[in-house]
Amino acid sequence: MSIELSEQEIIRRESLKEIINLGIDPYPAALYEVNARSEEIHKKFPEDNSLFQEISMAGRIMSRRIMGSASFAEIQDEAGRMQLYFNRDEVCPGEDKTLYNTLFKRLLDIGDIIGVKGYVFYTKMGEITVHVKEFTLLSKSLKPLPIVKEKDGVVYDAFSDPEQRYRQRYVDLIVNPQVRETFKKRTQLTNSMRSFLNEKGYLEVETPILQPIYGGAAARPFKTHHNSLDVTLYMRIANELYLKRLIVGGFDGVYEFSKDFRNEGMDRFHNPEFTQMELYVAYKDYEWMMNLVEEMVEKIAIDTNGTTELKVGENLINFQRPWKRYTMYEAIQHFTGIDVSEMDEAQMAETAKKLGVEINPTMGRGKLIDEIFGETCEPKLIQPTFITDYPVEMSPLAKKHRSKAGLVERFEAICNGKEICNSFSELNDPIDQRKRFESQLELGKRGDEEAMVLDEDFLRAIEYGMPPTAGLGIGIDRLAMVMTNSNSIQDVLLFPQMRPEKKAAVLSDDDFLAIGVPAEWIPALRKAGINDVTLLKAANPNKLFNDLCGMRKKLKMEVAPPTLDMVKAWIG
RNA sequence: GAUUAUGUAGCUCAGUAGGUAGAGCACAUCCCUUUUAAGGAUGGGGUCCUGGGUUCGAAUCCCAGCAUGAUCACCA
Repeated sequence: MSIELSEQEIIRRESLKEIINLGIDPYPAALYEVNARSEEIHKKFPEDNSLFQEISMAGRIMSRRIMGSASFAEIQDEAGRMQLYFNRDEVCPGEDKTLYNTLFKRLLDIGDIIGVKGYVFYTKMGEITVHVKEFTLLSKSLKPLPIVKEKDGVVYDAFSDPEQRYRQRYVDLIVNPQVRETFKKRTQLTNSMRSFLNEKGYLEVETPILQPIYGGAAARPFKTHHNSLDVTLYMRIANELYLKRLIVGGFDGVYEFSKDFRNEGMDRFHNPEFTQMELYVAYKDYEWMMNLVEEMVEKIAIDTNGTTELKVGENLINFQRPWKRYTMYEAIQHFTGIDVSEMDEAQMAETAKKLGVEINPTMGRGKLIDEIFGETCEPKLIQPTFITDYPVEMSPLAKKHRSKAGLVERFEAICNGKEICNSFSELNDPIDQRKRFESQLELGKRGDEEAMVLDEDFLRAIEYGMPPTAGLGIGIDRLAMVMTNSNSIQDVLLFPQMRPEKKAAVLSDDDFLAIGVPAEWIPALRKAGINDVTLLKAANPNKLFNDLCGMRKKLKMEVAPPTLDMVKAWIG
C-alpha cells in the first residue's frame, strides 16, 4: 500500500477545494429532513401515484449517467436505491447554471452523500424516479468506492475479496446489500430470542466480563491485569457460574447475551470473541429445556426467514418441532455400529484407534467418548438433533443422571454438523460439585489445558442451596450462520478478528523538510519507496541519486536534477 | 501450528519460453442529451505484496517473509 494518493483521490480532493471555493460547505452541520425512503416509495407509489409529490430524501450516490442538460443518478439509503432525475433548468431556474454544470456534473462523485427535494414520477422507461428540484451536498467522499453492477440478478465486478470485505466492513456494507441483510437478520434473531425469553418472564442480566477466576466452560482464557487492584483478571469464557449464583439469589429465570472470549485457534467456525446466550431456569430439568430450545429455535426460524425450512449450503434444514433425539451412546452405535456404553477407558481408547480417531494420553474416558462422537457422528447430523446423556467426566457442572450411572443429564443440539447449544440439569449438590472440580484439577495436572479451575466462591454460593435448575448455552454466531446461510463465522460478525494491518511508518512532509530535503523532492523520494527515516538512512546514496534522476524524468519534474552531495547530505 | 492456493490499476480479473504490463468498470476531457450493468471518441492511471537469490535482464524462475482463503490440527 502506497501512502501516495491515487489519481482519483487527488481529483476528489481538488473537487473538494473547488466546492469550498464556490462557497458550498461540503460537510454541512445542519440536519437534513428525510421524509421518504427508497423502499417505501417503491412499495407505495405504484398503488397511488398521487403520493410522494413533495419529498425530501437523502443517500449516497451510487451511479450517475450524465447527458448534457439532463442526468440520472441513483442514491442509496438503508433499504435500497432510488433513481433521481436532474434537469439543468429545474435545478438552476435562473441564469446561473453553476449548481448543475459545475457542482453536480463535475464536482460530485459516486460515493458522495446528498439530499434531494422533489417529486416522484415514472420515466419513459417506466422506472420510479425522483424528479429533483433542489439538491444539497451533505458529505463529500474522498475515496472511490468499488463499483458493483447488477443486471437481472447477475452481479458484475463484485467486491468480493474477503480481506478487504472484513477489514473495511463499511465498504462491504455500502456495496453489498446482501451483507446488510445478513446483519439485519442477525439482529432479528436476537430480538426474537429476547422477546421469547421476556415473554416467559425471565430476567435479562449483566455479569462480569473481567473475572478473577474463569469458569463455566473448558477453554483457554485471555489474561489481563488490573493495575490498582494489582490482580490478574481473565476475560470470561462463559458466564454460567455467575448466572447460577443469581439462581441461588432467588431469581427464577435469568439470561444474558454474553460476549465470551477464548484464546484459541481461529477458523470459519471460531472467532476469539463470540456471543452466547445463556439461560438458567429454576425448578426445571434438561428434558424441559429441550422442549424450550425446540420451541425457541423454531420461532426464530419463522421470525427471521418466515419458514421453518431453510436452505443452508447444500442442505435443506427443517426446524419444525419435534427434533430427533439420540443419547450419545445411541448416536455412536447408530453411526458406527459399536456399543461403547459398557467400555472402560482402555477399551474405549482401543475403539477410538480402530475408528481412526486421534487420541492422546491426557484423555480420560469421557473425553474419549466425546472424541469418538465428534469424529463419527457430529458431521453427519444435519437436521436439528438433540444428543443426550453425556459421560460425567466431561461435564463437571451437570447433574448426575437420575437413572443411568456414569452419565449426566445433558444435551446438545446439533445442526448442520455443528453444535448450536449445550444444556444440562445443573449440578446443585455442593459436595459432588467440589469433587467434580477436584477431578478437573487432576485432569489439569495430566496436561489438559482446558480443565476447569476450582471456584470457591461458586461452591460457597451453592452451599447455601440452589434449586434444581436447567441451564442452557446457545451459540448466537453459529445459529446466525445457519439462519443466514453463511458459510463462515466472519460473515455474521460485523468486525471479525483479523491480523493487524501492517502500516508503513510514514514520514510527513515536515519530517523530510527537517532532514533537509527540499519540498520539491519529497514526492520523488516517496515514489522511490523512501517512506521512513531508517529506509532513508540505510539507502545507498549512489543508488538513491540515480533513482531520483529517474523519478525526475518519470514525474516530469521541472526542477534541476539533484546532486550526489545533496543526496548524501540527507542520508547524513 | 501444518499443508496448499492466491496476492498485477480505485474495483473485478487477464497475461508473459524471463525482454519497459493489458481488459472491463471507475476516473479525466470533448461530443450527445430522458438513461437503465449502457451512448460515442480520446486520454491519464501500476514498487505486477515485501525482501533476498539466479540472470545481461525478474512482475514472470527459486528461497524467505507478510497478508488472505481453503483443508487439517486445536477448539464442546
